[in-house]
Amino acid sequence: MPEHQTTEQPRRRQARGERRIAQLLEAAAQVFCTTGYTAASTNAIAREAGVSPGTLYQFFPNKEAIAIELGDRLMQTMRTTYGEALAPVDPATPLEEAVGAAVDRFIDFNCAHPAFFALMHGPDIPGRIGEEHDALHATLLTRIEALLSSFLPSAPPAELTRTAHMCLGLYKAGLELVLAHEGAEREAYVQELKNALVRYLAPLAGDRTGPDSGSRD
Amino acid sequence: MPEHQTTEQPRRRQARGERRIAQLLEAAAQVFCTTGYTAASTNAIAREAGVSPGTLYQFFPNKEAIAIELGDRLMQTMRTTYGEALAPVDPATPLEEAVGAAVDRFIDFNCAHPAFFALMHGPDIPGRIGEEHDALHATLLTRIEALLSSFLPSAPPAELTRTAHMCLGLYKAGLELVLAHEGAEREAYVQELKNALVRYLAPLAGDRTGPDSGSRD
DNA sequence: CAAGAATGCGAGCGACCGCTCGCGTTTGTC
DNA sequence: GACAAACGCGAGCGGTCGCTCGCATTCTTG
Repeated sequence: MPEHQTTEQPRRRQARGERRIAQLLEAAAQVFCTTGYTAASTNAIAREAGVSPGTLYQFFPNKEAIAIELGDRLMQTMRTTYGEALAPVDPATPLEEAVGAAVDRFIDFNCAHPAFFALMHGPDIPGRIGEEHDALHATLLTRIEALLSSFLPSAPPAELTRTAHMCLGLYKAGLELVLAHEGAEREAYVQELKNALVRYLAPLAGDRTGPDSGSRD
Repeated sequence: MPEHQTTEQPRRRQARGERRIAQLLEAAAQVFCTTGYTAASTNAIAREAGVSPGTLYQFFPNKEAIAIELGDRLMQTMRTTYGEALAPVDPATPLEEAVGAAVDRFIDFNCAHPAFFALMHGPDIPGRIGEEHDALHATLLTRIEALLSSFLPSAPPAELTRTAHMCLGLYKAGLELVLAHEGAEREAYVQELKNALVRYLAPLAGDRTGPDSGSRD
């Protein structure tokens, strides 16, 4: 079998095909974030996109591949748009400012792409998507740990890891509340999330908080 | 139809039947907290209990009823065992103590009955179970609001509601982390959760925190 | 324009799941 | 012991879902 390739060749696509793929991914995002991954049926995705089930399977080998491709594209978007959200900051930056900036970027992204939340927080995620989620989780944790270590110079690694996990957990909890509200109420919850994170971290840092470490409404 | 009753009569049960019901609910708890409610199949529950599908449906009209009965029994257990977990406390109680006691009780219950977490936090919960979850959620929120109002005397109602939502969200996030670890690490996360809650609430209360408002490890 | 590849369709296949039904067994009651 | 009710079984029914297949249509390419 001389023409066999470990990475199967990506079939030649016409412009029409690329358009269909984008259309199908958009429909999938819609269905995923209203019903979740497992409950979403491929027929429903095809119907939402206005094509037949056969057409869907012309472009995706199976249901999981749809979610994976959608996840990959969202991750790519996040990296190019908000990649610097957790980049190391000037160690002189006040804690409030660093937390506020990171929270704002991630909240913005999740509000703009609700399917991301549905894919990453669904408890029913199968194989490969779960791996993607775990990889993102691990990446975020190491980034947060790196950031924290600049604020908490003298902390044992185990405590640093715990603190990072708590920060990510607090963020997820806040994100859920933020997404559940709109308008002014949403803004208020964003502020509350920042407050919770800053107050949680402030006693650990060398009280290197900004000029106003209390709440601000 | 003179014998028709709005509340259908509960079939006479023999002791054997009651035993089977308990056995089936135990099996259901096992399956629910390993695969979640939706992914759990009634055949799998029957197999786990060592009975046939037909036997299962001798005691439960449908799959949802199994989850509802399990949820009801867990709620009952919680009420009788930890009912006072969020009872109004002496207003002179230090914030740390009040938070610590409430967290300890709820964490203990969730560790002892992991199925409760699976049933209440699954995103795939259908009709009646969702209603049960919402009812519990609302109850907890009003209780928390009542508690908070004693610590935050001069706060607008809207802010009180937001703060209560944040507290519950923070607790859920911490619970997830606690359940994901064991032994000493689990204890450490319990302490971190208490720290996060106390530090979040301390600036709002009239600084009526205990003698030590910082972290303690 | 002709040929082949890419695209599009939708009935339907196989698998699984919630649930039923007919029938045999055990238990309580007189 | 006789009878009815509760218990127990497991093959299988109806339905959904992921996915396929045969065939028609459109596009690219020479």
